[in-house]
Amino acid sequence: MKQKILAQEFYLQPTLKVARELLGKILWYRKGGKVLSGKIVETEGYLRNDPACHASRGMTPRNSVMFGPAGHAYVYFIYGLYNCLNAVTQKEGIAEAVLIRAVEPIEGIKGKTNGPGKLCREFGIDRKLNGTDLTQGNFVILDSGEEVGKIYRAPRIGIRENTDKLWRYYIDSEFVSKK
DNA sequence: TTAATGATGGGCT
DNA sequence: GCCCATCATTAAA
Repeated sequence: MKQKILAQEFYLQPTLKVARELLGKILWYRKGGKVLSGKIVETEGYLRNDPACHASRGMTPRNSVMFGPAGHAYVYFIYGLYNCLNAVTQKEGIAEAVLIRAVEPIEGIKGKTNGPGKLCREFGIDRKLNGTDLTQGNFVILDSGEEVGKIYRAPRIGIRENTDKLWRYYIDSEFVSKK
């Protein structure tokens, strides 16, 4: 099985397409000699002009990474306890991103990763990784070359606006946070 | 079984 | 001061 780092061009595709295409890809993080990895099984798209998107009301110190180049990690802290991981899409100045909601453990993971806060806890992802380039280095997303089966779509979780949009995507896995 | 709630703190309409 | 792209625990049924 050939594994290859996803290039920046991948993240320049339409955001909702990136959200679908990230399913089955591998989140890979080398942390001090140890490798943590997992297959992405659930994502959500967040678009410019989408009221549920952090960047919809303009740039702030927190969301500025979303306005930067594609293929970088946007990590934010929420509810006083948890971090969430996004992959920034679109060129600089266009703030869109894909939230990684759940992964299936492959390597180095001890606990459950069936939720955005939980997967960040298990991977040890925090705001120090905010702005990291996901196309090179120790924290990347790999194309596994694996075929993905049926892709399901559903409303996004935990938001108040635009709840009628089916911009959450997932594949068959026991690690999907909610069906 | 499902539904409601408390924890906890940074960002900001 | 209020809101929040969550989770674990408790309460209700």
